[in-house]
Order: sequence, then structure tokens, then C-alpha cells
Amino acid sequence: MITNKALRETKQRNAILGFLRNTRSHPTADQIYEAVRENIPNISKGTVYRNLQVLIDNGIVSVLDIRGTLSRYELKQETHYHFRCEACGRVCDLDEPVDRGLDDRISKRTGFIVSGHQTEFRGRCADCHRPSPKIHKES
Amino acid sequence: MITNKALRETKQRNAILGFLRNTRSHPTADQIYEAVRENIPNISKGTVYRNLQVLIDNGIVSVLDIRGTLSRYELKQETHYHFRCEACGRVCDLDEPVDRGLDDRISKRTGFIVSGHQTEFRGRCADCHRPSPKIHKES
DNA sequence: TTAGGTGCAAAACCTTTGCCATCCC
DNA sequence: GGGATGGCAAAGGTTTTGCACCTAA
Repeated sequence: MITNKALRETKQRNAILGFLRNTRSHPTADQIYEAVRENIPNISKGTVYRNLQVLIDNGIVSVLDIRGTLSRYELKQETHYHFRCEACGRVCDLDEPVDRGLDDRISKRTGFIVSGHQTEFRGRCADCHRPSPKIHKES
Repeated sequence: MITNKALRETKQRNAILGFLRNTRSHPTADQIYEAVRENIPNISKGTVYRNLQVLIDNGIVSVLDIRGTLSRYELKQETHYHFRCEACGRVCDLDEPVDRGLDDRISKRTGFIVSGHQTEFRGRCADCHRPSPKIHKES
């Protein structure tokens, strides 16, 4: 969700952004905290988390593995894609055929051993098409 | 990791499996717990988690959003793929071109509003090619 | 001036574990 | 019998929040 609130510039926020700009390491919140702490020794983790959330809400930062998302389980089956509704949280399977060659291509290109990949689409399901970001259900 | 230990059949384990077989809802651990509790009122969450782990280790169940994985942050950028090394935990960007048409195809096929997708490859990076699952580094 | 930010500490949450009794093979 | 499991409760680790005090604009 993109907020319209005024975004202030603070040394803490700038430090976090500065760190993210200068790394390619996909840091965890804790790693960001430790890094920023070198310059702002008394910054708190709460501030780091709050800032990350603000930056995410404003489309400046993104998260790998949706933050705070609960793990979800399913019986193992043929690789398939998932769709997660950003409004109601529901997760469902998609029948789009999976590109099985992708793993090999990545493997050849990088020299890494690729065991597989997982793709998740985000958006709004049929029940949540309408405007207001109401939570209809959590399934 | 596929273990070779004997897999016993217990009513708790069967209940969990039975529930997973009869749902398409990608339940959370808590949802599984609540469901199974209807038949086995005094089952504990620890049992649910332990069983899920055993089933995962034996390739019977899989998880969406790697369990227990810390959130990782990065500056928002052009959609790209990630690779996560299962040995050292490192995450890195891949330069494989992203299939931008995928979102549209999914949207047309499902009628859902698709805002994007996230793909993560798993495997072993160059530093971790060798046999023993040693943890080389966590970055 | 004042809404947005920050520190600190406590709370909330999800998941893992230790211990010991119990059950399946 | 003996190793695999289960129940319970405590511990662990990450993320969120309440509150009172700042500070950028």
C-alpha cells in the first residue's frame, strides 16, 4: 500500500537507505541494524523495522519472502505456481505450465547447482477485485 | 534431506496427512493444528510442527515461503530472480531475463489482478558445490 | 507548531526443544 | 524391547507496539 503521509528525512532513515544502496547482499533486518549501528550506535531495532515498513509501503524497498508471512504447507506435488491475494491472504494453485528448462538455463549460466525454483504471483483474487482494501477472509 | 529412519504411522501423523490430502487451502501450521484438534483434542502444536518437519524431510510435504527463513530486504528494482544457496544461505540476484508476459497470461487465465511475481531458485552456489553440507558462510 | 520519528522495553508471535511418558514395529 | 513419537511447557528468535520524548519541515 502506498501511503500519502509526508515522508521525513532522518539520519536513521538515510542510514538505512544508504546501506541498502551500497550492498548487494539482501541483508536481514538484523544485518541492517548492525550495519547502521556503526554510525548511529543507539539506533533501535524498532526503528529499523519501522523504517523498513515505511519504505516498503512507499515502494522504495522490497522484501524477499514476505515479511511476517506464516509458513504454509501442502502435499508435495508436481511443481506449480502459486497466487497469493494481497487483500484476503488466500493462496491458491495456478495451472500455468511451469518452465522446466529454467532451472537448467540458470545452472548453465551460473555454474550453480539448481535444485528447483518457486514462483509466487501477487495480486487480487476474484473476490477482492473491488477498490477498498477490505480483508474479506483469511484462508 | 531425505532421512532413512523408519517412518511410523501414528494417529497424529495420519490426521495431519489426512487433512492435507483433503484441502486445497495451503494451511498454516496453526490451521492444521486447529483442524486436527477437532479429532485429537489434546494434540500439541509441537507435534504438528515436528510431524510437518518429518514429512518435509521425507519429501511428502512442501512449504511455501521457506519456513523459518529471515526476511531479507533490498531496494526496489526491476523485477529479477533470486538464487538462495541451501548450504550457506546466501541470496544473490540472477540476470536471467524475467518473463514479463507471465503476469498477463495468469491474469487473463484467472481473471485475477496480478501485480507481479517473485521467483526464487534453490540449490548450491559455486562455493558450496562440494559434498558435505558444511555451512561456509551466511551473508 | 505539529505530525512524523525515535528509543526503550515489553509484548506478541511463530517455531523449536528438553524431558519424560507412551506407542508402534 | 527399543527407538520413534507425543504432550507439555519453557525457551528462542523475529517482528510489533505502547509510551514519552524528539525533530524535521
